[in-house]
Amino acid sequence: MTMKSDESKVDKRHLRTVRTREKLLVAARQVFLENDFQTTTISQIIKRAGVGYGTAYVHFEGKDELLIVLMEDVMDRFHQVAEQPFEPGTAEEAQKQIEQQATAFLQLAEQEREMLRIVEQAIGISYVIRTKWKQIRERFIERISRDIRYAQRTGLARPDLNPALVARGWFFANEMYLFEVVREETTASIEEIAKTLTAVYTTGLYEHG
Amino acid sequence: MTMKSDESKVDKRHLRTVRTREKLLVAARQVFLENDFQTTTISQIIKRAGVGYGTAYVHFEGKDELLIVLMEDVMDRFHQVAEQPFEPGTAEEAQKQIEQQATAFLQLAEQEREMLRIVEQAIGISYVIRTKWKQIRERFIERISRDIRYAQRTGLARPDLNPALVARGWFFANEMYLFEVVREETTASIEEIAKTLTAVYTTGLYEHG
DNA sequence: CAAACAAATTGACACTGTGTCAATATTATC
DNA sequence: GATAATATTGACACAGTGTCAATTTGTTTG
Repeated sequence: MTMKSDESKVDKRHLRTVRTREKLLVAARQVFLENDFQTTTISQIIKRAGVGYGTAYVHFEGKDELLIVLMEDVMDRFHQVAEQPFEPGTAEEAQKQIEQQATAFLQLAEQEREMLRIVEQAIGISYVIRTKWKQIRERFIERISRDIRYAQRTGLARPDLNPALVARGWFFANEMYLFEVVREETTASIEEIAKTLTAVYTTGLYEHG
Repeated sequence: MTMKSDESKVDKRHLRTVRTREKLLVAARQVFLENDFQTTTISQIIKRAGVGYGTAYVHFEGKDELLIVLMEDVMDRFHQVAEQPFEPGTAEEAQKQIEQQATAFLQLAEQEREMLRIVEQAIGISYVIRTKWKQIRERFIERISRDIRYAQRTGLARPDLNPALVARGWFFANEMYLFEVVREETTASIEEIAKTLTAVYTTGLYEHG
């Protein structure tokens, strides 16, 4: 328990490192949220953190990595939404569960609006962050594909459609609405959006007598 | 016809201006396509065009405006696709026409891949270009909304869904696939993507007996 | 406890790119 | 040919990045 190499040795020194890192992260979050990703500079962040210029580069590779660390909490919450169970017995149950997931997804956008505003900007600018976001996306799509295959096996869903293609399309629509919610550009409520998207997705826009 | 103010007066001078502008545009296109939007610099462009540094700023506000002018042809073609007529008599006809439009949309992505690759990058980085792209998008969505309202009036489509919301979702899925095609990240053919998206959009993923 | 060592912090520096503007070159007018 | 109008130019000031030798701070050892 009192191993020298891991705890006592690094006591004060390691503590300083951790504190500096933390100061940088707190400052970065503030500066990012007060401005945007583009216009935020390392100088602003180190000034706010009260550390020297070079220090930022000791702890992080640059603006991108700073944001990636700040994104982590939000991303965890997305993963949680992605992993919700899906085992409907009927088409109605399926529709209900899908609508719930879509709602949860968009509500997350609302709750994490501030951070996601920055993330969206960063996706456009930074390769690393774009890659990070793609991971989230692929995880969702993979999960949705699985759900579709399940529904096809149990005879609920049409077997003639490529699950991966359908899953992508469905997620894309949700993702775009997610960012509309983040930008507060939507007129309709989250519930109505989720309901409408789900209705089209599950039963289609056209009448079938 | 031989009005002094518009033609003869500006003859040689105006010609020079036009030529310089053209040189810049040609050079910009080349440099953009050989690299990407981020890494392309004004210096590279003026060097290629064989003009002085300041000249670029006389003719264009910066990299963004240069690209906007280069985008125009592509955008015209998108507008043409958006304005295809839609007056189906039956649900089958509707599905066919929608699938055709989706295919045309994705084929355009394939044909204009190079330019659109740059455009996509620029959307993330430049406010002006993002705005420009939003105009295209809104034009499509407006058009799709109209088509949906038409189908609802003629009793083909479900009347309980908000046309604007449905239209956005449908376009978003198409738009995301457009950029996947541009990035050559798709495994499926354009025809299969269009067919699958349309099938879900019009009749839904789930079975209805 | 005072060297000697190790690790963290720092800011000056070299670089890259931007946008501006006074000076210069070209073309038009009288 | 002189003067006026317009187009072009590149040097300059500025803003931000990332690096690294020097410095500060903390740890160990004789």
